[in-house]
Amino acid sequence: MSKPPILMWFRRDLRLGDHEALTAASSSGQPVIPVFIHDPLVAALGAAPKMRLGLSIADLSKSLAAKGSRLILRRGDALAELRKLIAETGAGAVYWSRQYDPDSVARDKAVKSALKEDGIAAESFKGHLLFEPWTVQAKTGGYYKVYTPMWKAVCGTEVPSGLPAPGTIPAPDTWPRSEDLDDWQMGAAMQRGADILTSHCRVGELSASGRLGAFIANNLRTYIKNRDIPGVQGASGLSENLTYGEITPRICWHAGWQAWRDGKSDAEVFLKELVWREFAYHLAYHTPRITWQNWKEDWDSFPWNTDECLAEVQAWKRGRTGLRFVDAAMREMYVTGTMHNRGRMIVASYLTKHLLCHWKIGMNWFADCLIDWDPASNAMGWQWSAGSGPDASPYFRVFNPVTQLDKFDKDRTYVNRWIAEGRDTPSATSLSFYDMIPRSWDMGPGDRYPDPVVPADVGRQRALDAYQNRGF
DNA sequence: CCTGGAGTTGTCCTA
DNA sequence: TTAGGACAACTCCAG
Repeated sequence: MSKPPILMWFRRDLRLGDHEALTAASSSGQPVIPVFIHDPLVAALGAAPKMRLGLSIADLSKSLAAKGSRLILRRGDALAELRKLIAETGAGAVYWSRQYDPDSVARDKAVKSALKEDGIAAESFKGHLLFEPWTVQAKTGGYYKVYTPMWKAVCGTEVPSGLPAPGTIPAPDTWPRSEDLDDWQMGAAMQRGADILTSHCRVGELSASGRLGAFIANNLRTYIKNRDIPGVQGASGLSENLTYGEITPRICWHAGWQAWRDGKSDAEVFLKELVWREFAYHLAYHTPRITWQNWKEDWDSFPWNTDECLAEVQAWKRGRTGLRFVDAAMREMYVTGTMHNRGRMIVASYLTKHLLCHWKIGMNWFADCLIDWDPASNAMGWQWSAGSGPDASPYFRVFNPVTQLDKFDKDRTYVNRWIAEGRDTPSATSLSFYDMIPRSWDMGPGDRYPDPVVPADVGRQRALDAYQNRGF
């Protein structure tokens, strides 16, 4: 009789390389049954991230098949499905990579204690972060609430090297039944846009490491300057891969350090960006409320609009606020599933300050549209923009969407890439937006470009007044 | 416990 | 044209 298998429960760790849990399972001498469960947390994903997840699952499935293994797909409550698989296969253990966002933590805690009661070895491994949230402490006690001191504290920390992918993944004698990924219809919520969005995705472990290599070789030298210019491809683009665990932060970290030692001074800023991701997760871990309410509770009394139906909110979502930088960025997100970082700051500032709308409206829309959606980074970013978060932007810092254009899109490469109205020969990218949006939005490239729903100067003054009179 | 420095990403006005 | 200061006040963090 063969040894009891180990269930390798994949979630946001859809890779074979540098995978502590998979390596441990594969070298245990027991058969390994990889499994992905379409559980309520997957069901709750927004349209774009869910579609992107489906692509990643398909890619992982292929990689496993190439190693003589398989990815078993099940749909249902995570614990219930794991228990069924244990009953079907005689598995004695379940391994997974830890996640740190509140919903995942709650699920995983419950799964772990229930499995242990069942007499199953439930083991979680690190990998999604460089530094476990409970290991980084300020000298005054507690977790870091300000980024820079955290960076100073961790930047010299030795990070272990990545692991190679396991040479072999021992297969069981018989495989349990698997559902068919196509039946999950992961792109269904995309309506018209799935194919276009897919064409902008770079899916899987191989793409991710290729992307990292190309970034280090070609873009790191000019990273500080170019990463701020949305018309230029200056950033790494790795967020899409990091969020599904197609690459690990420590692989990126080591590549960055190597480049720094090679004299590429901009590498430090890249490493700092990785630590921003850590910072967001540490905050989410230590103060889970950051994902659903004002981190600074004083802000509960601030009179943000919470009505999603407000005309200004619709204009913002649809990229027709009449402010080109805002609209270009919103359309970029709708079409590609990503948005340049400067765009994210500008659209967030415009929604929360000029339009005085609650950051949760923006956070939820991002969660529906971003293929690199990440529960921790999204919440932290929105609260930073709104002013309600830790280490947040002060209220008088209101991005001017007009002057930002002259600073960061001087030649209008970015706005022309995404805005068709008023141009004799609109770019193909700007036209692809109209192939994706619901027809009910009733927008076309021949429309007159709208006047601002709230002009930059009017909105700025209104925001400053509201923020100044907030009474706390 | 107290002290002092610092804090991702900006804007606008003035000299 | 450009550089510097005001815009507030508070919390965090190291010493």
